[in-house]
Amino acid sequence: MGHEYTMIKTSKVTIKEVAKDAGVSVGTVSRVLAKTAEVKQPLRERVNRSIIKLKYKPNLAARALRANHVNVIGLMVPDITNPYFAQVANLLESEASKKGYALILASSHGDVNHEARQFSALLDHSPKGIVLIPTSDTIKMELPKNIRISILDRPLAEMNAIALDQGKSSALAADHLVELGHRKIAYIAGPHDIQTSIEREAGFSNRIAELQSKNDSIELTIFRGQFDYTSGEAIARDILSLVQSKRPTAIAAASDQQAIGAIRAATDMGVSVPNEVSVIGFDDIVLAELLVPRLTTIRQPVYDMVIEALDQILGRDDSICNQRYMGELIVRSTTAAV
Amino acid sequence: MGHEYTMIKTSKVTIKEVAKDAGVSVGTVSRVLAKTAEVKQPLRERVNRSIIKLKYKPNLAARALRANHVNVIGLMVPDITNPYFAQVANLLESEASKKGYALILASSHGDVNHEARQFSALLDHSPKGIVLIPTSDTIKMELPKNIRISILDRPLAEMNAIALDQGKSSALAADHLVELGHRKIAYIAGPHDIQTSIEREAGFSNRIAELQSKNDSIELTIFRGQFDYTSGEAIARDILSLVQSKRPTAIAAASDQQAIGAIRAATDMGVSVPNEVSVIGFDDIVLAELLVPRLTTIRQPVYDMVIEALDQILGRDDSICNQRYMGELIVRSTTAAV
DNA sequence: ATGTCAATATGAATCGTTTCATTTATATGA
DNA sequence: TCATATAAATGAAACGATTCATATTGACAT
Repeated sequence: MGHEYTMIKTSKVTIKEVAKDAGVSVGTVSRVLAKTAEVKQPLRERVNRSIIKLKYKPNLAARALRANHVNVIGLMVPDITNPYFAQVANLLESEASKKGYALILASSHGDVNHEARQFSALLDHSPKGIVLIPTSDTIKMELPKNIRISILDRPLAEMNAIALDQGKSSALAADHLVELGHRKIAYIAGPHDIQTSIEREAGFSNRIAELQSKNDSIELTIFRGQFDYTSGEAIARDILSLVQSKRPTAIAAASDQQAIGAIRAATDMGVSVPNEVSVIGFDDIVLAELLVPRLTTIRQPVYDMVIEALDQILGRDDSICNQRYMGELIVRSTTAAV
Repeated sequence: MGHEYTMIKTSKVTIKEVAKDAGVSVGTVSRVLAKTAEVKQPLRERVNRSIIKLKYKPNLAARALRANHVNVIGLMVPDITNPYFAQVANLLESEASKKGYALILASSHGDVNHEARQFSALLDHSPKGIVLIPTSDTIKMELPKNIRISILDRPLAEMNAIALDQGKSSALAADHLVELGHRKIAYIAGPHDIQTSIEREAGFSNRIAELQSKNDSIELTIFRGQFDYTSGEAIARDILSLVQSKRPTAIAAASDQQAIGAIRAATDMGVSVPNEVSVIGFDDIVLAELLVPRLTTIRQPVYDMVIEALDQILGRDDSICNQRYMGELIVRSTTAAV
């Protein structure tokens, strides 16, 4: 198994040498490089030949110094090991690289102070823009106005923001469970200080309230935790240890990770999913389809949202735009009729 | 819920203004900034006061132009949604940021040509170094010698490389299954063109061969696929559709994702894990502990490996170093005695 | 008081681009 | 054919930091 790599000497070819080789001025070479500017055909070709011949590659630092920004986009996530954020990173990296932008990844690790520091460090790199998934609604950092920011997944007013219509999307889960005949329902909410989380919870409980007006036997209990696996597991454990008569027949979670934790707990306690308790998640992370059993959930149109974020950052129109998307119910195997 | 952010005007404070404010030369300010150089106490303080007063922040692009490199580390992974690579990214980002380095994330999406292009783009950003998890053993790109490269998870000779002793670690899985009494064993291997994959397979089958010399009733069948979920699922489906008498009682996989896919398949086919078939994975991704049932696997010391990679890039010693680590057997609930 | 040496501070050159004010070449119309 | 308008190419300044050769200062010995 031979390794096919070659060592190269550090090519230190500058625009000046290209200019000399082609017998033109540096300005002309620069204008050939910036495809938009006018250079006549013969000269342009001569320059291009020299560029290829000398293997010239522009120095991004010099360019950045002049232009005041680099072809780089920043992405700040609370935690890259969260499959939902990893998926965002994956799509963003892929789409950005198609357009010639690199991605700087920063993680707030769920800490607002660390987030502020990381954000400031990100800014120092003069990126073209930053896609920010805030760790909570209280943002501690100062937002620059020369660098475009697109807030993902957390609707902040007066900013470029992209998020689900959390309320309506969450209502889909409520509808689904009630249609299946569930009348005792538990909801595992996310943290109180995140708007997204509040909206999901409100959307769910409001829809249940509507349905109650037609069918007053529906009971809803709300529990609150973090968005992660362990929180879902702990809460589900509480829920399922209620006596049979009071125990809910369905659990809706504000995230797939909570739902996965809940299934984990149910299985440990000998409660069968979906026979004895139905579980529905939120996000549709890749894993949802690979679980045993496969997870019923609400899918976010992540691809569309990432494309929109990129557009808010790279597009020429810098008007503020607050987009809302609609979730989609994906029925799999963790929900069933009572 | 008030949003606590403030808009700031683009502070365009340069070293020159700091110098003027403090009444010193730009050179002096620069030397105050570079903590190492000698500037006498009173002056140094005066400069520092001005820096704080004017909120001066150095321009990284200008610095990069002079110094020929940026405080940035590149990371190239085959796929960031793979939980193992996400964990590497998470740790690397975290450790690098402690040392003042940002992380540029690039993904090869499993394509060697794309990998080469992305690598070259990474190089253009003049990072201090690059941590590379190659998508296969045949590297198509030219490796620079002025930028340090640390190859993770794929041992390439004559390069800084960090990897598990795949063979010995894999043998742990073989030992475990045989100790549990399994005599008909299937192995789901990874792709043929990755050294890592070959070594894991060889380590497993060699250990089985050793054990056969004492106990000739052990049978091993090897199947080959990709490292991902779906490949594991498809192969497991083949394995488990064998007639009862020929069907293996244990499946060892070359990755946790394959193992998860295999459990998925078993469950779909009504084969109980671990009662009717044991499954063991490799990597110990975060998810392994959250699955139902929890996955028995071989853990990689990812943290140690990431620290070592950073050291190979940032450390002062630029001798080539080819480190091997040992995996650890983590027994959970997907393996049981026959 | 003067010369010497070391310790500090200075300022100009430099890194590799882009861009803008000029100059030079080309085409158009009278 | 010449003046004029337009297009194309040039060259130097600028971006903001670092660094090195030079200048300044102060202390000490003569």
